[in-house]
Amino acid sequence: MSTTVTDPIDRLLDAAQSGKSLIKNRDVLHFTHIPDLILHRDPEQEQLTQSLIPILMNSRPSNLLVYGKTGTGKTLVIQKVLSKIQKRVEEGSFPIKLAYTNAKQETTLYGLLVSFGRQLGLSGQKTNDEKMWLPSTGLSISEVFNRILYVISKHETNAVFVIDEIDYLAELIQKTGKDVLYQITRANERLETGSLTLIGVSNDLTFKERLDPRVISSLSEEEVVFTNYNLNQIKQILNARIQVAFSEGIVEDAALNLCSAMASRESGDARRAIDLLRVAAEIAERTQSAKINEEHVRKASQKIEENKEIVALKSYPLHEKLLILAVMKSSEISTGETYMTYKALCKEIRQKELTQRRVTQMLSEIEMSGIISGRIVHQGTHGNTKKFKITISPDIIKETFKDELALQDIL
DNA sequence: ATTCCACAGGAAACAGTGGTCC
DNA sequence: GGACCACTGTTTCCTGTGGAAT
Repeated sequence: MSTTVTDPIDRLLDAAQSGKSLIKNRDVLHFTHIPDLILHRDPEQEQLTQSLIPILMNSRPSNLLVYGKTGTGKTLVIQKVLSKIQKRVEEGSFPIKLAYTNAKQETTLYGLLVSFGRQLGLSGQKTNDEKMWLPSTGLSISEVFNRILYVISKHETNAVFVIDEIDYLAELIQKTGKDVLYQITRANERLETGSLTLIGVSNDLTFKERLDPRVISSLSEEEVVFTNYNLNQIKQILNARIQVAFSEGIVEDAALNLCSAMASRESGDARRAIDLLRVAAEIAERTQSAKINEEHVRKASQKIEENKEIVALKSYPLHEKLLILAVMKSSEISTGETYMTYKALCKEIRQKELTQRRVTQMLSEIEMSGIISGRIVHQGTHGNTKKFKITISPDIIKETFKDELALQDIL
């Protein structure tokens, strides 16, 4: 007896299992995979290779800065170039070690150095050689740095530190006054064997202004700038991925054009274009469509936005969530009023309220994420205040917060 | 011209946590 | 076991802002 499968989940599972899925190769639909599919970056690859060639000759290459907005392929190109160089270096003789970290994700100087140390082989557990041990906390920054130099020297490594979003590190340094970048750029003076090269990657062309002039001089020995992709280039990049990811004729021209247009409008971001295409393909697949059309792309764009909002909302601590709920209660609400409402909400759920200073700070942070918007209003004798309003649908907020136990009484 | 209000937001201090070092 | 380190989240204190009211 044959049964007709009507359940959409079963349909999707069956299609995937029988190999009839719309998407042939999912990996290609993630920007950070497949560095060979990075197009239009030959001059930058050449420039980067040129600066790093001294490694092959066993001498210290220049430190360098790489600029370019999100989705211009900076990181992929660095990975590609370094892995090619790595292959050329005879194994074991004088190895290259690439250590990558993102300064935005590593929110502390200590964390950033530990991340490098671990990639170079420093252990998280106690070892016989005490200097090869790098605990995740407890040491002074300078001791962590000493141990990193020790491991480089001991293994005679050519270490290449890639610091993505290095502008965040510059901020940290400014805040703490501990100039790790200066130490890194001058490390070679302390190393008798092995070397340390720094590649700083940044989206912000002006971040250098915040650095110590001594660091600028050694860090800007070479600079590589990745320009934004234009509409045509994005189209070609998408096309290259489409050919690998789908069977022929699956993506309609109009959909491709819209994807490229949307991404190039947002500062030539190829990552965004590929994300858009992936989500559109998933939507098309879910709706049992045989092709990917403009409508799928539009829906994908909307979905990506909504997902961003939900992730941001979920990540907030309780008091930020209370503030969002306080702002949500009126169409436009001043800082003072928000604080009063927030205090009332705290009382309702029996939480100790924070000070107004802290609340102002939190409101600015939430505003930065785009979930609320604020405008300064000058009220003369009644002083200046900031009026906040919510920028996303209250339904999304309620839906996202409904699982939070502490908030259930006030929703 | 001066005063006033309701904040914004910088700086410094503090409490607490989780670790190492000697 | 006490000194020390890094870090986060917070409080306290303070100065600056700008248009209406006086």
